[in-house]
Amino acid sequence: MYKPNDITYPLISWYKSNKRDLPWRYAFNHKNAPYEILVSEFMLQQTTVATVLNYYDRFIERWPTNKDLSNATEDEVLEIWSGLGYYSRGINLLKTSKIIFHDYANKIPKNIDVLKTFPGVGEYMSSAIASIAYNLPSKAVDTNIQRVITRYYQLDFKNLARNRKMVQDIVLLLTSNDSPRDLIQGLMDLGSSLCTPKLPNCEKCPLKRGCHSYRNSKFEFTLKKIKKMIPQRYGRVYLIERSDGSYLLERRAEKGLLAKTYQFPTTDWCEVKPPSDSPKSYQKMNIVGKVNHRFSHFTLELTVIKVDYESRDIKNITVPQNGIWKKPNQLDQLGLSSLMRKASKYIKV
DNA sequence: AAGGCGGGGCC
DNA sequence: GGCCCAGCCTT
Repeated sequence: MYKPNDITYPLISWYKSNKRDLPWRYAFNHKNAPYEILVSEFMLQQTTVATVLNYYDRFIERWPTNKDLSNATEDEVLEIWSGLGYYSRGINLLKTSKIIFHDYANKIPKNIDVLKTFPGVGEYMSSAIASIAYNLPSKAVDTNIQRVITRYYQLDFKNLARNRKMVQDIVLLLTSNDSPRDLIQGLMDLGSSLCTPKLPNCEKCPLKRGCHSYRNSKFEFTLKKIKKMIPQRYGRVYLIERSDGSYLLERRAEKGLLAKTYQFPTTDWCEVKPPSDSPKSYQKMNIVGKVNHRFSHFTLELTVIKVDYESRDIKNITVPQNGIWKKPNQLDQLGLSSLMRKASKYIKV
């Protein structure tokens, strides 16, 4: 039915001369490569390569091997992860590293079913590690590959789950024939550079000769998502300063949004706008600015309030029990979210 | 099957 | 503004 070689030869030929020069690709035969692939895959979940490049080198420099990472703490990992988002990925990467060190003799497993048992490693990542780190056949299908293959064979994509299974079958067939590592990464590079969601550059595509969509001049495949209303929420964040110039921070809850990251104390974030000026207690407080931030499922506006810890105003605020005090120049050593980094900008005011 | 879970870059 | 990105997990 499918003729894999129509894809394999032109794709790999194109890949060899057009592949992106990425730090986790420098030498796949290097002994430490599987660890570096593991780190890169965790970082790359729902995150662009350009963004990951700002974090990957610092991570590897801090923990060059899986053994090094397995000895790290969650706070240390969050410090490096700060700003990257989806912080549970960092927590899960650390957990996975410890499991590999203790239960798998510090070797990244090759078996896909074993890989999938690790926290934060799912259907895609387990296959991607097998193919990219160990050059094994797999059905590694990310959104890039799903789009490329769907367009190439002009597959039905009304049902995205079913479409994904079809693409997985094809990718398994492709990688079983030849060069799993180059094939997977070639398809991804093609999807990110030429076979893009909007305005694909078909004229430069090495696969245009066999591409059904190109032949039929149809490129409409995009992951259609039902657009839903994103609620707006409001709250206040308190920059509480002690007389020695340090500020109060606390750790967020173990689960949920921004879990385990550090923050300046805040109110709850509600869809009801806080009565901006009416309460007397609030009126006395020192409003130094506003922070706007967009999460995937709501937007947030925080009013930034500066408070002297020794003043009477502190009585109007719920002060966290196990907070920590940090000087402004120590904030970089803390796992702050981008939201809280925005709030911290008002410290200098 | 659907929604929570970050953040930045693009148009 | 909306869309997208080397997804995973819980319910």
